Amino acid sequence: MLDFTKSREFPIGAVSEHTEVHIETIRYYEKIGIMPKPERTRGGNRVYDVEQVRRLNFIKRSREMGFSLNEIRELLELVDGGDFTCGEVHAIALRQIGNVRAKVKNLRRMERVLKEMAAECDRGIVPECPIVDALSVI
Amino acid sequence: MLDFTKSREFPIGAVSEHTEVHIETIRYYEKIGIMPKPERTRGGNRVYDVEQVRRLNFIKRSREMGFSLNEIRELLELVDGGDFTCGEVHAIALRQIGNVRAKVKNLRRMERVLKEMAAECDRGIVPECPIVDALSVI
DNA sequence: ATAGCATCTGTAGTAGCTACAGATGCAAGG
DNA sequence: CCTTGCATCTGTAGCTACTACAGATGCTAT
Repeated sequence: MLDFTKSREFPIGAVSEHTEVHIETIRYYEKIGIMPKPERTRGGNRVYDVEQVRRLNFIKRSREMGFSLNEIRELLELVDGGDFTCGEVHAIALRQIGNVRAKVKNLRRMERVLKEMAAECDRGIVPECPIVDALSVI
Repeated sequence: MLDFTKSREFPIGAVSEHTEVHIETIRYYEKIGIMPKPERTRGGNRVYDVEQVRRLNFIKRSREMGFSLNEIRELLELVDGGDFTCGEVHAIALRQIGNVRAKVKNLRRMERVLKEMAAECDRGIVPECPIVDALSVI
């Protein structure tokens, strides 16, 4: 992991390990403009500072919370602008909770249907299968 | 909807309406080989029969159950071969129930974290926000 | 015959990465 | 100083599962 007492600048590989975001993904985030263009060594290698690592963490955690990159872009624009209020962010979080709930509901329904189909199955060795039939009904 | 008493052959638009699968998607399924190449009119328009509509339904329902196209391809190969057993299909359904459960678990965790973050928020008008902070921690 | 919707092929775009190829950078050991 | 060898570079193509065109035909009803 990164040791901020020893250095304040890190190559992409160290940042990748620390944040558990692939190197290619970090470069991709830079390309689509949600990560800033970092400093470079004379040779052209990227060098990241603490603030940029923090930002990458924000992106990663937000992805883990199910936000799309566009949603994250909006969040970051709010934060970058500096004129955001906690209330605005709170509203976005609430909306996301709603999205997550909807997905859970849908998955639960899928689970129920799959279970019902599986329960009707006698697991025989014959090719007739209530699951296949259920899925084929016109 | 399709009236099977009046005709046994249907153009792509009617099939699309009946199954609620977009025309482009039907052609895409044909292209990737999970739908067979249908008959054509002399002019070149696709004509589907009842069996093909049934197959498309199978694909659509399976997608709704969260199967990937590759998983559906495997299911269809099993069914096409004719030598599948209900036990095999049952096992695949069980595996899918496991997948769905895992997703639900993950989403529930996301929901919990989002709620915890949101709860710590006082919705003030200041730019300091516990949500942003929580997501940024290195 | 013609109007006008349906369908055709083929290509390019979407999200969010991932996986190369082929060329350099850079740090440590001899 | 030089070499070895891993790290990094750019750029492009691939993945899933579609969706959205453009421009050309087919088909049907009047």
